[in-house]
Amino acid sequence: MLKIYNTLARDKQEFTPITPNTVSMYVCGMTVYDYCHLGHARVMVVFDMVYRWFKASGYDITYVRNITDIDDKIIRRAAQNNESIHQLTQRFIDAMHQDADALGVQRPDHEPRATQFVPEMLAMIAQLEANGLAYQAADGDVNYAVRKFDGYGKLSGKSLEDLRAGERVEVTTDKHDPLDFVLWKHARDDEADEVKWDSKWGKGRPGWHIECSAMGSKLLGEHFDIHGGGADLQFPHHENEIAQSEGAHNCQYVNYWMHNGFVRVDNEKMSKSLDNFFTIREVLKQYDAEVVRFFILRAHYRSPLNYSDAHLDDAKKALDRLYTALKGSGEAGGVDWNESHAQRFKAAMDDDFNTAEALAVLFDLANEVNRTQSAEAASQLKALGAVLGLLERDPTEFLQGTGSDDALIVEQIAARNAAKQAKNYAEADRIRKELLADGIVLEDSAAGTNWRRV
RNA sequence: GGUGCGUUAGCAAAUCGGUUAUGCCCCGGAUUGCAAAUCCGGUUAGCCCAGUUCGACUCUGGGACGCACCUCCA
Repeated sequence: MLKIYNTLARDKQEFTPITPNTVSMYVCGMTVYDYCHLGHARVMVVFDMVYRWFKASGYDITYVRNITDIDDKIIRRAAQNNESIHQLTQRFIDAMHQDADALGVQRPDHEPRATQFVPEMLAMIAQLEANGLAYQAADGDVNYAVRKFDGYGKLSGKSLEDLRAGERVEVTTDKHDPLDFVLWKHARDDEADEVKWDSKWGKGRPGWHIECSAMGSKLLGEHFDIHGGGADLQFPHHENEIAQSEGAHNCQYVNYWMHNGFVRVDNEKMSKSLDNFFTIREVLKQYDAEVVRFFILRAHYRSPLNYSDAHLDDAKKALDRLYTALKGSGEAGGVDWNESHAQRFKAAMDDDFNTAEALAVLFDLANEVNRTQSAEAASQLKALGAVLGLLERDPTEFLQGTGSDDALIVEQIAARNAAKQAKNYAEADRIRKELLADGIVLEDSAAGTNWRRV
């Protein structure tokens, strides 16, 4: 039985889908005005893992990850770059897809863009207005009246009083309450036509929060199973989504809220404002994408994850061990779920997606492969790895990686073997040492000499 | 100030009220011409203080420290 830590309950709960064997999952995606960094990589990889585990468990899952392609930062950046909003967002959507593909992240079933769902957002705002939860302020913005919604704060555990209205929230006099948030931003004269839509409240564009509410209910229904995102979205974004969706539809919005932990650098949250972020493509110049994926999955998704070269180096060595065990093994069959390792793996995954434990099982399995040379164990290792989107490449290809001239290495090895034949061990060792200096490790075996890059 | 989360061996990171986590590193042995890889074995834990218990790293209470949210943020 699958258990999920539900932020709404602050507890692990058994997962019961609304419709048997079916899962509807929405995850907040990126605002596309720049390259994705490792924090974004974590959301994508974590929920990709969740997506894969539901599928492996026999569920029919529909996964939606939105794209925010209209927003203040986008408008500002496009103006800076002197390009259109569409050019800018398309460029970074393409880049995001490249990064996600490299990390082995499967495409969600839907990737709705906010700009394509403006009519749905307007309909929802109208419904909120009709329900007495939204009002147009003097400045033209349409705001959500937070105090009119009883359940406000139930996700984040914050009470309106605790939020100390106005202390850190910029007070806009046109709002009825400082904590009211904007649903529809009135258009400004200096903005491009591209960011203006007609509405009964005048020209303008949607607020951030309404995007997810509208796209979620349009694609998954007014009530769906799982909503995910980074822990920083809990408040106010997800709290506001609940207020909007439940306020408009008068029914529960989401059953399970999942939040992944942050990627940190030097024990601080990786973020744009601290300027301590590494983009995915930057990291991939130095490390294999699968190593990065492994690094992310090696920790539990709710734990903080410290990023450093040392940690990536460590992950690389660990993953080397798994691939080394698979060297020379054939194609994997399907997972034999009755086998003991697979059962431990499943138990770990069913326990709130404990990939750290699931990977530990893979190492135990690697030990068995090394010890017994069992083809079944190797197949099982490969198959279980594939469930997590790992170990799917040719082991030799992975271990050798890419770098300077492979042909030259093969030549050197031949020369060394000749020296060995002649019992000229000094020469053989010299060649080996020379290769090692270039990061090439040789491994002699009965079948010949293998090599890999460290 | 309010709220939430965390503190496990040299590093990373899980589980669990009593029994080997796991990976990297380190030490010893096997193997090897020597290595590497692999196998076998080993060293190094549970922030502090109290309590519950036959027994606590694991439960309860208090404290210290760290992180996050309360503003856009994955």
